[in-house]
Amino acid sequence: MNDRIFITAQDVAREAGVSQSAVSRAFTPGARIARDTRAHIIATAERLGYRPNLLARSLNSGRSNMVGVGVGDLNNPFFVQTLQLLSHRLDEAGLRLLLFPAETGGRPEPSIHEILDYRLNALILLSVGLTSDLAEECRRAQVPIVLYNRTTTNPDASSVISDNMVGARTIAAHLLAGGHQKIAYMAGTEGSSTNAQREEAFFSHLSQQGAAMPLLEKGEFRMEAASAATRRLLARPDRPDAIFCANDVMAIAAINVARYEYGLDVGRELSIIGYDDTPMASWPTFSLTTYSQPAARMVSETVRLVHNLQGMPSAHENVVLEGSLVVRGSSRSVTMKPA
Amino acid sequence: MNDRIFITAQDVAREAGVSQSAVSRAFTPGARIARDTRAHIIATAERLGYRPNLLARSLNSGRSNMVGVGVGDLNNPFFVQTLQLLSHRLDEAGLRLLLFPAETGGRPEPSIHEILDYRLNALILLSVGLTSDLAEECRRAQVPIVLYNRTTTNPDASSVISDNMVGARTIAAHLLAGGHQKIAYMAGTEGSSTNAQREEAFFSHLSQQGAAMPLLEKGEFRMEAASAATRRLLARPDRPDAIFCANDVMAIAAINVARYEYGLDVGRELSIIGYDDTPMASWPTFSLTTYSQPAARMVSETVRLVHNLQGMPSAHENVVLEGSLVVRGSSRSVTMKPA
DNA sequence: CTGAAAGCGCTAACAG
DNA sequence: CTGTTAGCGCTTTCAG
Repeated sequence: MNDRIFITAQDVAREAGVSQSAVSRAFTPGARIARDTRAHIIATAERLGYRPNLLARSLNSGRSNMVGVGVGDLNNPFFVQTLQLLSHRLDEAGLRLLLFPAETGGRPEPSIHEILDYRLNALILLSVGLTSDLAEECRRAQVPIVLYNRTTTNPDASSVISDNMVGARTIAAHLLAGGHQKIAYMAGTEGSSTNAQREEAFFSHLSQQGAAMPLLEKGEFRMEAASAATRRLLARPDRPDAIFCANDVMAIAAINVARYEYGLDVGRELSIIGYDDTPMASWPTFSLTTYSQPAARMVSETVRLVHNLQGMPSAHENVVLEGSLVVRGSSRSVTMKPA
Repeated sequence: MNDRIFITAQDVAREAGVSQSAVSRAFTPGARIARDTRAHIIATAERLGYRPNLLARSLNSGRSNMVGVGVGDLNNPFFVQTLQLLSHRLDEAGLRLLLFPAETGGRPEPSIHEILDYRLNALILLSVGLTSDLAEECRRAQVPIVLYNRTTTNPDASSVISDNMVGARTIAAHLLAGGHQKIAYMAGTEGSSTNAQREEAFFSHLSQQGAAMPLLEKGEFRMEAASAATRRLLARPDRPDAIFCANDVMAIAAINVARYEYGLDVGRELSIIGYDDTPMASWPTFSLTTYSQPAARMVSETVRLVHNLQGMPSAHENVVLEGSLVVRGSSRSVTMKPA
């Protein structure tokens, strides 16, 4: 067992008394090689502790079998859950997951350019906006892009989302059915397709039903911003009796503020609704009414796209899945008689 | 802009009227090359949209500049936080993060073997046990191992932890000072060094102080198991008045069960203490007393080790950092007079 | 300082 | 079926 240096196919070939290409074939699934030869080669390879160098393999296949995954905000459990699923599904598909931080706001994206130079099979962006520069760069590098939980009109990218319009409308209807009079919407990151779709559908459904125009505050999909937004909302003289937060993280922040800073009875005095149905939503402390996004199916679709996009030069597909409303205790669903 | 094929150093060389090795030098930081030549090459490279193929580069350097990161349980916010920090620090260090699922219990680890064949600069395991087989395999592949939040006596691996002994003792003292009579310990994964150290130090400190032997239940570091364990504990006739859970995830589960299933006033009737100081611990609903592990410093040390271990054949280092007790409302810190 | 040439370790025609 | 021969795209001596 020589530790100092690596055992190469060459070494195995020499030892087994065959050519180096025979060794290669022995390790290639569909290759034409005699049963016995293969067995013999595999055996000596094993004995020598040989392992094919995947970098070399990737070099001439032109593909690394790696997909880049950019995450903006791991503070959001929905993306953690997604990342978890993704790591398993990609693994099963024989693909490696190259994780990189993708600052959604503020700073520039640093490493992403370099990542592309690894001949990625695809780039998956978890709730990260696609700049046209990046799209262009990926096109040049011939790396297909799949947006997760974001859409785009850019024909160079594919996307997987759940139907935000339907979701937001369903929530609006639920709130109306509960007899809420003063409704507020807590927005996520401005400019994200996700927020745009939820916001627009929510507002338009409400106005179609003749309800008053909702209040609007921005929570940026993040806890701190959402806490501040909630305070602004609850400090008003015409305090809302319902807040639809564009994701669960903000909804939980809202519950915390409403309950512990304003002493409100969430679910009775104030309804709070989230989006995503993250694990915490079902905890008794929160018992959050929320709209469930089908993470498992979304991930499956994402992996399917990664596969399908392989040969295609610039094919693209926009997948939209259905979610469902999960009613829990944080929202009143029966109309209350005005006192 | 020829989209079909990649631009190689060869192309740039031809276009710039230099040799291909000149192009290589132009892109190599410390290489001997004339200012002007470099400038000219960089310029034409830019014009052509050339990007060095990192797979090729890695192939002859023998190192991929990637580190494998195995995570067992992303349901634990402590590891999410760690992963987040790690992705940034590695990025800054010019290293790529290859994430792979490392089933801590149950099924076999699948992809990890293949991962190693990418000529990783290092393998980081986040709270994942090290089998001697894996250690042996890494030694052969010449990939240094760094355990995070786990230690080992295996001389082939390095590790970064915080001082679990001190932590557990501090908590024991805190509980004793609070006048608790019937103390319980909720254990994490059996066989993990992390749990072993906390458990042993906790028990021994208590016995040294002449306190009664604590009750013991296993929560496996996970929410569901911890909920079940809590139920077992609280259903006893001699119900404990304090539970030290070996991590925050289990502590939060315990709070939920105690409060919503047993109607207990956590912090008064029952003290619950966690470990890690994850973000949720500070939320008002939980207000969890916990022992803070210095994630940022632990990650920095981990990255430092990855760097230092580069040349070394089989050097190893075991880093132990200090944490600190964070007292919040979930534990009683003043002795209560017996009724 | 720069070009020519020899690999890094593997895969993929191409002949036998 | 198997060995020989070219590369994949880059880095790195080695001459000049």
